[in-house]
Amino acid sequence: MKLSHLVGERLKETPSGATLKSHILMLRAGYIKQVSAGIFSMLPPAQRVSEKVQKIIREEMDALGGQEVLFPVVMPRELWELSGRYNSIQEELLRFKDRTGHDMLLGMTHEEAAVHMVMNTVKSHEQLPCMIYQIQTKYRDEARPRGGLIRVKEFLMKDAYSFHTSQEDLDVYYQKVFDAYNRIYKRIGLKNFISVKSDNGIMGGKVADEFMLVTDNGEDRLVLCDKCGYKANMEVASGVKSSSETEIGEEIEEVFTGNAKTIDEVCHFLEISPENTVKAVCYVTDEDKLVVAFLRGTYDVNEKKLMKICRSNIKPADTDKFGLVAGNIGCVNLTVPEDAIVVYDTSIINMENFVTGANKEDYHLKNVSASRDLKGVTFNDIALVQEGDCCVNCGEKLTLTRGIEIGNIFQLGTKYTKTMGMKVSMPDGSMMEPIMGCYGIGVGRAIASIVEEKGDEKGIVWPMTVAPWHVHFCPLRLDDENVSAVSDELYKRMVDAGIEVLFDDRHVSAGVKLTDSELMGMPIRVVISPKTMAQGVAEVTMRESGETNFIPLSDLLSELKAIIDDEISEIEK
RNA sequence: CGAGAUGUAGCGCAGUUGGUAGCGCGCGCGGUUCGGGACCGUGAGGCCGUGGGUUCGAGUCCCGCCAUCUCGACCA
Repeated sequence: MKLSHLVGERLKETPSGATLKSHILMLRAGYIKQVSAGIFSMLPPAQRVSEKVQKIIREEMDALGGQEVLFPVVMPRELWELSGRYNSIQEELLRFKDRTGHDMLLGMTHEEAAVHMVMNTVKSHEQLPCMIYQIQTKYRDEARPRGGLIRVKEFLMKDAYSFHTSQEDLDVYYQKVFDAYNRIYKRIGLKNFISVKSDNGIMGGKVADEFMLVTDNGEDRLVLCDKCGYKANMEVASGVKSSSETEIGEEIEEVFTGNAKTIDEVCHFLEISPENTVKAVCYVTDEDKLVVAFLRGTYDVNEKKLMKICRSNIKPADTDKFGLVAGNIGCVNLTVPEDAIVVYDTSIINMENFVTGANKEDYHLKNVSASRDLKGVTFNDIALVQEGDCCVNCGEKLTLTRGIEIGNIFQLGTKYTKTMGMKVSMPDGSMMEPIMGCYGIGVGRAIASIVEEKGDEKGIVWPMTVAPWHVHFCPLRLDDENVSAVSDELYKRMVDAGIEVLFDDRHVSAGVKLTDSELMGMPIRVVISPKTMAQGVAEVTMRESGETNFIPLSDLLSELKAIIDDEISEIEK
């Protein structure tokens, strides 16, 4: 490819509005162009990267026995009503009417389409397990897209669906996909990625893992144990909470606290530490049942965990409606409706002599003791893990970090096969609903993650396996007839030799060419100029290490091929 | 969906008490340069987000809307 004719431009300045490294670099280097919030066009270099990432994904999926298919982007309402998701999913599912007035939708995922494809086609246990996958555009009407390609409305995704006749079979297959995912991320050149246990929603399913690029810029919070390897998304993470040291003391005493309502205010008023308080957080369920959660004052509610206990979505409650005194709610002598759910966090178990609301305007209770005053109470873990908590497995201090989700896999169970009525016949003549697994990778997000991880102050750094071109060929002084002639000749020979090369054939200054090459991020840069030609060499510089070697022109092609092959096998080994 | 911010040339930005729009980069042409975003000359390029209002006159003041970004909520 000749750079003079490559569609797209390199920008000297950071486009306004871009704050994330991958977003800035991909805009500046001419890889993506925003069309609307969360909707991007991919320019030729980005499309080339995408094709290479897809190729690696296909190889790994095919190696698992996966069969590539293509589901439709547009689906009719009826298909999604079978699973119940037409109604259970809210704004994120984009709905519209076709010309006949029929309700249609844009696919945001394809479980329904997958089951639709195999039901009545896969009829016998003899055909299972099977896995089908596609790489296709998804549309999710995100409330707030952000971070360039990190969170978008429209994106290319590989999604795979497997069908099994037993949980054991799914377990084995699930592990194979897990391993394949690790290979995929490694092969596209990522290093700093991990898998974490994740939430699978209140819809059920036992196992779910997310693959995360570890970065401070990530949207997801992660909890890691450096000692035993425990890794979990904050949504599901558990920790051992530090215990308080105090002993049981005097009788409960009611104290006037007036306008002090928040933990901070009460602590300030009574001159105590938040460690020695128990706070209440109130929610209502979908059925408008009151939920009161008690936690140590220093902890926050993990709403995902609480939802599982309540078996319902929850949202903040209007406490007045339930006769509760906001700011003075406490875990002793609490009066709530009969159907209310009261949950005590494990952070309270060992607390003695703490302060909690008196369930009475302007008053709190002090000297409350969990062992004495909360007898018979069941404690549940409903708190967000925080700095200082310890690993539930080994007791080591947990590390909190952030990550970008680059893939997820989970065991779906029979939710879709049941609701849609897919059955296969078993050896004993009975019928069963196959157990499903599903497995996703966002292609665009994976690409942005590579830029995020490897990009430096000069620009993008592509791994050899996914670089749009292997070589960025920068002849300097193209006004020199000799350089010009040799450049054309070298370019032809590189192309003929199967080397993917971007040829900067522009008559611009050396600075422009060199900075552009660094911005665009090809792994190898080849420079020739009157100076190098006088010595019969080319200057070969590696983008990532900055290392430069002078290679005799006669050896250039074979040398480049060797570097390319070495780099690829190094990444994939 | 809540809070905040921003919309002026392809990109980054300036535009004073209201007087009919400018700078840098980029782009075209001519010339001089030439290994780290060269220089001189010259040109093209604008519904000032949008609709209304105030005014003799609005990029500028007022109201509505839209779009985009950031933080949060949400994220099968």
